[in-house]
Order: sequence, then structure tokens, then C-alpha cells
Amino acid sequence: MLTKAEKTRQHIIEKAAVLFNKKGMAGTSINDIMQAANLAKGGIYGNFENKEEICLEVFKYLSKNLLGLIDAALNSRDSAKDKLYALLDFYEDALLYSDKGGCPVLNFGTEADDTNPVIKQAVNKTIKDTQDRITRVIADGIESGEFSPSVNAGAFAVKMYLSTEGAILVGRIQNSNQQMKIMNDILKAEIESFSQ
Amino acid sequence: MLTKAEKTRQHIIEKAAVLFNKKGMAGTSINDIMQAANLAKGGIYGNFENKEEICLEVFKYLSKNLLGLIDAALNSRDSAKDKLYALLDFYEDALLYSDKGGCPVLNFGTEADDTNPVIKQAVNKTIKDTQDRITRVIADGIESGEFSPSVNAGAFAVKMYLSTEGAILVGRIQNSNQQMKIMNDILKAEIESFSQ
DNA sequence: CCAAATATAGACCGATCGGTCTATTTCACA
DNA sequence: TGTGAAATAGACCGATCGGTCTATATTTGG
Repeated sequence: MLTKAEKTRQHIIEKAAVLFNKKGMAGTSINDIMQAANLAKGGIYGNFENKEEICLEVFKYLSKNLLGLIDAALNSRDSAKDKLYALLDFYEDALLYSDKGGCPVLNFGTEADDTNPVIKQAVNKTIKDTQDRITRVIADGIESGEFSPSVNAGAFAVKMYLSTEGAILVGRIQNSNQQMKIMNDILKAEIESFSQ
Repeated sequence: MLTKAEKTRQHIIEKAAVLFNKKGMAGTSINDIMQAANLAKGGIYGNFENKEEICLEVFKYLSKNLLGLIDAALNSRDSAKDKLYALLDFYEDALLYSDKGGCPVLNFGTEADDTNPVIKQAVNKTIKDTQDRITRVIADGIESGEFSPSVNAGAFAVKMYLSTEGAILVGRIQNSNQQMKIMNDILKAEIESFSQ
């Protein structure tokens, strides 16, 4: 069982996660976190060394969460094509329209790239892990004979990932999934054409 | 001729632009701007109402600059195909590898989407303006007979733009244009296939 | 070249920042 | 249920935040 402190720590992380993902790390104060977590200062600093540690733990939490949801989407289907479709649908539904600030890779990545090497490194790992999952689905699809062997798994994974991140950015600025729908239709048609 | 204040104002905007684009709006203090512009507080607040106004003027400046460079890239070539190639090359060279913080749409967009409706609106306009330019190049290419009429200009512009923004994000996190190169190769091959 | 207008320096303001520390509360366990 | 240990409240700290204001410096037109 978790100790009280461990539960409090997790509680802080989860409350801070929404704030950081929406308002950014620099834009979120310890006071904001205290209010959201309903804790006094001692409750925060009894569980974390400093703000930097909260930032890192929050991103780790969001990243683990994200990869868990991605895995769930992939595991919910059997064929490679359906897995890729499910992943595109997940991004469209969950990340673009969530009220939790959108994609943490996008949010933490853009803030950290010139300011925070530790977070930047963690973001890089999340990108790699996500792309590896996509690549593996396609590679498995090729191996099982579902997809044509002429498909470049790595290149398509890159294309799919980059355009998805771009679509989340634009979608959140426009409060609309219109462009992501356009993009996902294109990607789905292409995935369809892989099948033989 | 510009008055002294107008010159100072522009000087502040240009110095602050790099800071905001790298460290974010919340992550940049007035003191940071004072140091970068080599001015005391009176020099800043004599030319701007408040920080918010500086943020907005900085984004307008960066946006105007960006669209100017995009237009320059497009105007540097004659054929539609070459224009699109030049645009892809511009993004790869200028935005990914600049020491000025990368793409302002990405940076200001992710920070503003949940916090600053005014900036968010301005970012939206920049996105639209950029995509319109791409769409027009393709549409012109179709009209002139250079591209096949079966090409969906708007959809391809969306695809090209979204994947480029995603590539800038990943490129800056990975300190590498590897994925953008992969993406640009794919896009160029596709553009090539439009030609008839 | 001088005077009025313009523009900047920098002291100052209250609020808020991240962080520390001790008193108090809450918890786990005997 | 009592007691030592663990965890949290909140006063407090110096630094820094965005912003104001006045004295000084600079510029410009007569």
C-alpha cells in the first residue's frame, strides 16, 4: 500500500499536470499548484525538492499516461491497419479535444527546447517511444503479409507522427479538428493502399 | 523618418523577439528585455503600455518577418514545383536551425492556446496566411497546367503545413533535421508526381 | 544656440516568486 | 489507545516580478 506521502505526491503530480500542460511550466506558480491540490506550502515541499522536480515528475507522469493510452488504442484492435486507424482516432479525440491542455510532447517540448535540457531529453524519449510503436505496428503488418513489403515503416511512422503533432497544434489554435480530419483521411487512405 | 521613440520601440521588439521565441512569454521578464535592449525601465515603459503589448507586438513582428521570408522563398522561383521545394528548404534551413528559437507559430501558439486569446487569434491568422500562400501556389500550378487538375490544393497545403510544424518541433527536440529531411523527401516526391 | 518637447534613467512600489523552517496535526503501529 | 514517526500548515525569507513616477538627459524646431 502507498504511504500517505506517496498518495499526496501523486495527487500533487496529477493536479499540477493539468496546470503545466495548459499554462506552461514558467506560467504556473507553486501557489497555483497549492490551490489546485488544496495543500499548503509544506505539503508541496515536503514531497518535492523544488519546482524543477515537480516539472520533471509531471512530464514523466503525462508521458507514461500518454504511452499507456497509445498502447491501449493499439491493443484494442487486431490488424495493423485497424491499429493505425485507432491511433489516429485517439489523437483526434483525446488529445485535440481534451480539456487538459493537449499534447504534452508539444507543450513541454516547445517550452523546454531552449531552456530545460532535462525535460527536453525526456520529451525526446517520448517521441522515440511513440514513433517506435508506430514503426513496429507497420513492420509487423509487413511481416504478417497484411501490408506490402514495399512500405517504408520508419518513414511512414515519421510522417504520421509529425503531421499528427502539427494537427494538434493547429487544431488547438483553431478550436477545430477540421485539419486533423483532412490529414487523417489522407493518412487512412494511404494506409488502405498498403494493404494487399 | 522614424522618431527616436519609434526606433527604440523597434529595437525593443527585435531584441525581445529572440527572448520570447526562446524562453516563452511567461519565461521572459521585463528585466531580461531591459538587458537585451540595453535600456532602463523607463526606456521600455515609455514605449509600451505593459508586457502584454510587447508580447503582441513581438508576435506581429515575427509573423510579418516569417511571411516575408516565405514570400521571398516563393518569389525566388518560377515554377510551382520549385516554389514548393524552396518553401520546404526554407523551413528546413531557416526555422529549424535558426538560433532564434525556431518557429514562432509553434512557440507562441502552444503557449497562448490556453492562456492568451489575443495572441492565439494572431497565431491563427498567421497559420491561415501561410496555408493560403501554399494553396495558391498549388492552385496556380494546376491552372497553368503544370500540376494535374486532380490535385487537391487545400488538402495538400494542410498536409505540407502540419507535417512541417511537426518536423520543426521534433527537429528542435532532437537537434537534428533528420526527420524533416525524411518528410521533405516524401513531400517532394509527391509534388514531383503532381507534375504532368 | 536656446527653449520647449520628447525620451530615458533609475529609485521606488506592492505583489508575487520559489523556497525554508518550525509548530502542529495526522498517521501507523504497538 | 497511547506514542513515536511521518506529514502538513502557514508564517516567514530574500529575490524578483510587472509597473509607476520624477528627475535628468536628449532631441528637435525656431
